[in-house]
Amino acid sequence: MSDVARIAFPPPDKTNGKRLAKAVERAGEEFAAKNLRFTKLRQMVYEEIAATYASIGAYEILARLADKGTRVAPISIYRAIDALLEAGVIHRLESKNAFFACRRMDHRTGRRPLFLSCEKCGAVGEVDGQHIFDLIGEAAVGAKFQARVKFVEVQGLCPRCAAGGGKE
Amino acid sequence: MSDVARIAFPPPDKTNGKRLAKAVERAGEEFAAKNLRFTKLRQMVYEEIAATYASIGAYEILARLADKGTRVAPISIYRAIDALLEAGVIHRLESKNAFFACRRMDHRTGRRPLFLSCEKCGAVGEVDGQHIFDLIGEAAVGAKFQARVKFVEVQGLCPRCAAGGGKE
DNA sequence: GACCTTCCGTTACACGATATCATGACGGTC
DNA sequence: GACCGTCATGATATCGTGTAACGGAAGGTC
Ligand SMILES: [Zn+2]
Ligand SMILES: [Zn+2]
Ligand SMILES: [Zn+2]
Ligand SMILES: [Zn+2]
Repeated sequence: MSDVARIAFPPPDKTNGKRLAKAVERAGEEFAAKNLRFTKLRQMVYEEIAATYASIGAYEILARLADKGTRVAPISIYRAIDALLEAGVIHRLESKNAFFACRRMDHRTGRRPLFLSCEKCGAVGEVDGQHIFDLIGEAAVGAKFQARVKFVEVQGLCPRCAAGGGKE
Repeated sequence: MSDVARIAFPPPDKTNGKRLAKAVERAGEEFAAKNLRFTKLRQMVYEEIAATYASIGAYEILARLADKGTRVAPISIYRAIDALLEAGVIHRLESKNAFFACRRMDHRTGRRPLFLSCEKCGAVGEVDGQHIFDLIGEAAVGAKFQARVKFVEVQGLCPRCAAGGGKE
C-alpha cells in the first residue's frame, strides 16, 4: 500500500488508547488556540468520534455514551458536535448525516480536503482536493453563481476493502 | 444576465402550466425509453417537483398532494421518488435531503452536471462538471480508493439573488 | 382464464435535528 | 457578598427524514 493510501485509510478499528489520548490532546490544543472551551462533554463526544476511523451518527454517539453510564439528551450531543465542528477537529459527512474525526491537522495551510468514504468498512479518508475546489469555483463563476459552501464526497471502497482485507 | 446564467437559473416560481405539461411529457418519454411505468402517482409526484425550480423535500411533496386531496403515506412518496431518480428526471440534493427536477435532458451525453443551490430562493441550477468529476476520479486513484459514487454540491447565491432580484 | 411482476396502501418504527424553557457554572463589577 | 452577563448544559417535546414488513391491487403475458 502506498504512503498516501496508508495515511488516508488506517485500519478502521485501531482504537489504541495511546493514539486516542494523543488525538484528544491535539483537539484540546485546537480548542485553546481558538479560545474555545474543551469541556468534559465535548471531550467525551470527541473521544467517541475519534475512537474509530469510520463515520458515526449523533445517536450512535448517544448510545455509546449511555452504555458507559453517561446519559445525555440528543440536543446536548448536537451542541457538542457543533463546537467540535467549529474547532475543526471533526467533519460532517453530508451524504451520510454522520461525523468523523479529522486526521490531518494541516487544513489551515488553506488547502481543502475531499472526503473518501468506504461503503464496506465505513472508514473515511481525506485527501487534498484544493485544485478540485478551485475548479468548482471557476465553474460557479462561469454560471454567475456566487459560491459560498462547497462539498465533495466520494463513496466507494477503501484500499483495504478493495483488496479484500476489510471485515466481511 | 448571460445565457448560461439564465439557462442555469430561470425564475424559481414560473409555474407556467404549459411548460409543466411539456416537462411531464418529456418525463413520460424518459420512462418509456427505459421501460419504466410512468404511473399516476409518479406523475403527480413529478409534477410537484417540476412545478418549481427550487428543491423540495419528500414531506413537502406529501403536504402539497394532501392539499389537493391526494393523501398518501411517506413510503409511497419515496417509492415514486426512487422511480423518478432511476428514470433520471429528478436529482437528489444530498446536502438538503431534497429533490429537484432535471432541466437538462442531455446527461446521457455522458457529461455529469454540477449542482448549484441558491441559499436565498432555493433554486437549483446545473452546469457541466465533467472535468471536475474526472479530476475527482484521479484524486481517488491517487489514494488507491475505488470510487463509485461522487457528490459535488455548491451552495451560494444564484445570479438573480446576488443581484438583489430574488424574493426577499 | 391463470400467472407473474410491479406498484401501491397500511402500519409501525428508526434515525436525524431543532424549539423552548429552565438550570447551573464561571467571571467580572460594584 | 450581591449582582449580572455569558456560556454550557439539562429536560421535554416535537418535527423532519427514511425504511421494514406485509398484504392487496393493477397490469402485462401466456
Ligand atoms: Zn480534516
Ligand atoms: Zn473499507
Ligand atoms: Zn440534470
Ligand atoms: Zn436565488
